[in-house]
Amino acid sequence: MVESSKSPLFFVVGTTATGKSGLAIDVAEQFSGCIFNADSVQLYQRVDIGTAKPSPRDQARAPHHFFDVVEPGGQMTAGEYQELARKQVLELLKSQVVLLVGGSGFYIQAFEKGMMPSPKSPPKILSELTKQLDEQGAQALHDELAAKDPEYATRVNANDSYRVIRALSIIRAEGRSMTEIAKQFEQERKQNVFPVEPIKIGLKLDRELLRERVRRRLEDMVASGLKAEVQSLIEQGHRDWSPMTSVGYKETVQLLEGEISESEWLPLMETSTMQLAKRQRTWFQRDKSITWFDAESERQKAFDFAASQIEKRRAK
RNA sequence: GGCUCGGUAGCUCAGUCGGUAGAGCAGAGGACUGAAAAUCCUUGUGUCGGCGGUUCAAAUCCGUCCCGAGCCA
Repeated sequence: MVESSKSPLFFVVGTTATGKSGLAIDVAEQFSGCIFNADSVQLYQRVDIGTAKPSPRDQARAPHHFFDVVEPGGQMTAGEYQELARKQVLELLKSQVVLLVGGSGFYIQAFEKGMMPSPKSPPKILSELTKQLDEQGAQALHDELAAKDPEYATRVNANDSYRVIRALSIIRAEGRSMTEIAKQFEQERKQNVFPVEPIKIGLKLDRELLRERVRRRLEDMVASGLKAEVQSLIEQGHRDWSPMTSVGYKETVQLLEGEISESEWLPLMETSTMQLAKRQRTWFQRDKSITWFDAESERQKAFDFAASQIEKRRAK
């Protein structure tokens, strides 16, 4: 059941480096609200500099929740996020405004719409399938999927081994296909959406202005010791930990391993960040319920919009 | 000054026996249900350094000039 609670729930979304956190903290500070993380990498401890995690000073301005909840070497899936985050946000909403902030569209969708009842793939099945991929190639796996779940197979490219393997692992683990599970989920859609309807605020920014911000932020990260952060994670055996494949981290690993030079480092991180921003833009533009503001010229307007929404609820 | 090697897409470079050019990266667009800051898909007209010449036809052969790198003086 979708309802509006007295304390509103906001989603603050948009591409990286548009100032989502800053806006959310301003609102939270003004209205005694809190920030709730919706960034798939800021969930992890020890990846601080490269993820532009809110600084201790930011965190002192408003309560921050669900950052640093996974230890080095650990992992959290979108499904686990959704389960844990929903519980906590529901609890927080009883007493305060919650601003869910992040750029991870998939995680935010999982939070809002829920996830299909198909658990994490068992590691044993995953390793079998990975082995099969090495031996027989991507096409053979896709052929197998086409035989067992033709509908999903048409939607997934054979080269997207990651998705092909996931779909096959579901069939092997549960004896049901993605398509069947998805159909059932679709029927139960209404029961799966988060019970509080969010107010969605999107921040956007002209590409060239974004590029400048990204560049500046990367320079700050480098100056703040990004290289040392990555170095120490590698030394402690976390070279292959999943956050290490994220933007900024993978390039720094390459630098430390001598694959790229110091002069290539920043430009490569800039490119990856801009490519990430493009994917985020593509994801969020599909959601027609987002109210967009220009991060540069409409910052105040965005704040006022949030403020008026809060006051409206409180007047009731 | 002489010799050598290069000059082809924004970048790095392929281009066979002459038949007006194609990869990777970047860029642009898109997908996305348990690793998502990940993964994947679509998208390539550019004075082939300039000017002449040979030829039915030149990025390709010849001449000449310009630019870069190297070697010898």
